[in-house]
Amino acid sequence: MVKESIKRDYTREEICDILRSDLIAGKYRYDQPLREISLAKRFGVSRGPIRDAFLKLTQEGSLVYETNRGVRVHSAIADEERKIMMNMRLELEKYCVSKYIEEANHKDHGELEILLEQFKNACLRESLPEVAERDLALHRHWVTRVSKNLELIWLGLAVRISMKYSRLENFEESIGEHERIVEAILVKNKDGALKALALNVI
Amino acid sequence: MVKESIKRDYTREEICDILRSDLIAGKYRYDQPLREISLAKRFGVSRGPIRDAFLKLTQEGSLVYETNRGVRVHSAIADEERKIMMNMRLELEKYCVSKYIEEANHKDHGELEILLEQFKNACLRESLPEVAERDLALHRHWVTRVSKNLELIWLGLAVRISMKYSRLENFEESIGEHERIVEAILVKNKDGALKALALNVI
DNA sequence: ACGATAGAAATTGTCAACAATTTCAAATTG
DNA sequence: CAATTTGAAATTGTTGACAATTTCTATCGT
Repeated sequence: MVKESIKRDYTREEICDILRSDLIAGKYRYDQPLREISLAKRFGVSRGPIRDAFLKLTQEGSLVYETNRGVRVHSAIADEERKIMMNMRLELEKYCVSKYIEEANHKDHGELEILLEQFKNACLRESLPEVAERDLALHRHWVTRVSKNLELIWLGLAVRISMKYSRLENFEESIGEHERIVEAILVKNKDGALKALALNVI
Repeated sequence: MVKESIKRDYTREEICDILRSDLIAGKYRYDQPLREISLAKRFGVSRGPIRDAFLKLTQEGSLVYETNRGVRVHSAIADEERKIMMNMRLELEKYCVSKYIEEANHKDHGELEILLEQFKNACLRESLPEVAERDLALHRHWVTRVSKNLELIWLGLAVRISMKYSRLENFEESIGEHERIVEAILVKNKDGALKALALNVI
């Protein structure tokens, strides 16, 4: 990414988002500690903003914090818990997609199509980290458009689920699944959208 | 509380927990800003740990952060979203209670009985803030015993739901509901526990 | 009296220094 | 040689200072 080569200062939020992508993409091993100083150097800031980002990611569940020992990547989630979380995520997204279909305007639809396009491009490039990131960005779109409250809950679920295994192996199938969801949303076919969503999230 | 009169330094976590209780108890108005300096003085620490606590509570959803403007109490949640969250919370707790019944040992049962007792005392004293706090502590017990992962998700849901209205008005009924849950758990009556839970959470 | 403006006050953002703690490796002892 | 101790290095925890920004207030002009 070009972003990283241009040396400028990053904000808390940007640092948090970048680290989250890295975590989802699997750039760090399970249980690997993340050091404040090295990341501070990488982002060109002091340790303060890094600590802020750590706290946020800890609260989301992708990092674990221990007193006087800093943070490390959260260990793998148990299969059973993963199922519970996926179910919660599905129920949450179903509500959001229903609402989204009722409320979304022309501009939203435009953004949605762009996000789908970016997801498809990432799939075609077969870059797993990018695919994971674009997948989340697409789903996040209809969640955040509907409710900032639910977005927080959703983020915690989605990040944790995605970390387990980036099970987005079959890119072609994944493209098809998402195309069906977006298409149904655009023509306001609520029933079809929810069915397509269920097939994708579970 | 005696805790506050003894002047000593608080840790991040303690500050976070105390502020969370205050928020649930309704000590602050909706949209009221929280100032770093005044809280730093109150807890006898510098602004750093206060900022840490703010970030955690923001992530949980009880506070809202705006750049260069600090945090304020999150405005009331919409009824429809509240329903969705309550449903998610119920599903999550049902799973945890089932697991808890299978896994809990003698020591856990002892803690559970203590927490129930404390809840009942708070009810008898008719102190709404205390009741809200003890209610959360009791439910939190079986969640955290089962999964640290799910606890994070649960906390975000429970705090946000509790803030809307502390609907714990009928103390006697509330005591009965919780007694039935705990009793069923102790005799490992899974079906009864889940039914009692559903009546309480919804 | 009313609105705009400039300056003061209050508040948040960031940093670098220092204290406290943990980690690691070399030296010591049985 | 294994287990323990000791001390140095690395890392986190906390603080106070200063910069940047927002908010408040008093002044000014119409």
